[in-house]
Amino acid sequence: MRDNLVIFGPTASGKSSLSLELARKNAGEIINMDSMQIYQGMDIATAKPTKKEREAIAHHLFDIVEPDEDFTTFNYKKLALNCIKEIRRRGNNPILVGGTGLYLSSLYYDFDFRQRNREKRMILEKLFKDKGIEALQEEAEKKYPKLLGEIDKNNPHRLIRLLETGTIQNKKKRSSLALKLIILEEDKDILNEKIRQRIDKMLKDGLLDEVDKVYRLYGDKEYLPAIRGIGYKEYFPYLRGEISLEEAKERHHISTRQYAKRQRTWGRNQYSDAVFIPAHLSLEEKIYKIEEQWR
RNA sequence: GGUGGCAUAGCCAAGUGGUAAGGCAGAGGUCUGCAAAACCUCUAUUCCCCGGUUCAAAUCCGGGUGCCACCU
Repeated sequence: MRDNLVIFGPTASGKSSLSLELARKNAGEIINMDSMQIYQGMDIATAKPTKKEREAIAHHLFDIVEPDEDFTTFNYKKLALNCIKEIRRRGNNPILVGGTGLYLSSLYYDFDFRQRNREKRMILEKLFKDKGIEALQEEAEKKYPKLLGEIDKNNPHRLIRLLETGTIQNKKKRSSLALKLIILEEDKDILNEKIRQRIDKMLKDGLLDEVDKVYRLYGDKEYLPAIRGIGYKEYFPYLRGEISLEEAKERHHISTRQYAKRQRTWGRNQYSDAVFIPAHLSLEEKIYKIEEQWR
């Protein structure tokens, strides 16, 4: 049995089209591994595969929640594992595709999530909002002085999580899930150019209408992860008449660039057995190289 | 042509005699329940040019250049 295939890499590096072809040739089914493509009604800015593509090859975990529904890595891991099992049962090959590093890590590593405590969490979030990070640090210093030294104490997320659970989790153990991890690499300048072109295409395809829809429905709910998605938040000031379209486009480009950079960093440093494939190779060459590794 | 103002990093800037703040952009990195998140580190041997004053000049003086404003 072949390992589950993973295609990871920065945004706009060509993961989707590559995986489509791989799936076609290898009885594959695609599982989304992108934290924004799970949302319904957010298609253009998230660069979801088209309807046509999704009809040709089985796609899973796309459009599974509304933008205002709660969805986390915890949910993702569960659903993805389930998906893999089902695809296997059909005798097909799961191909996980996307650029959300934490989702990948939740499968690649043996993540055991610490127990959630929502009430506690709400109190902590309020504390942070009202009194800032110092209040969280003080609290952590008092309650868990030892553990505090092991986390990034400037990061509110980590502090809140420590205070919420009273534990930290830093052991990194490979999970038992068999994965063949392919990471697409692209030259920075080439990728930036591709991003620029992609933004132009998105606008041509009606990005502004989509942004407008999302803004009307959820614009006032700033706490939603969906509302902070790239290609949405940059255009909200434009819709309000605060900045020009050019300015919004530029911000969109910058956000995307910065995101791609973080993804590159993640891919470079998080996995020891990843196979790096240059994105600029032809589709045939990439397929050949991947199939060579994946058998 | 005259008068005044301004010239500091790729961009926006603070500093007005004591050895170049900050923000954006950029580079590198961290990552176990919002991750397209959050956070960390780095990034001007030099302030438009030339000369002068001074122990010491981005800061003061003279000249030049460029931009902006107003006047004719």
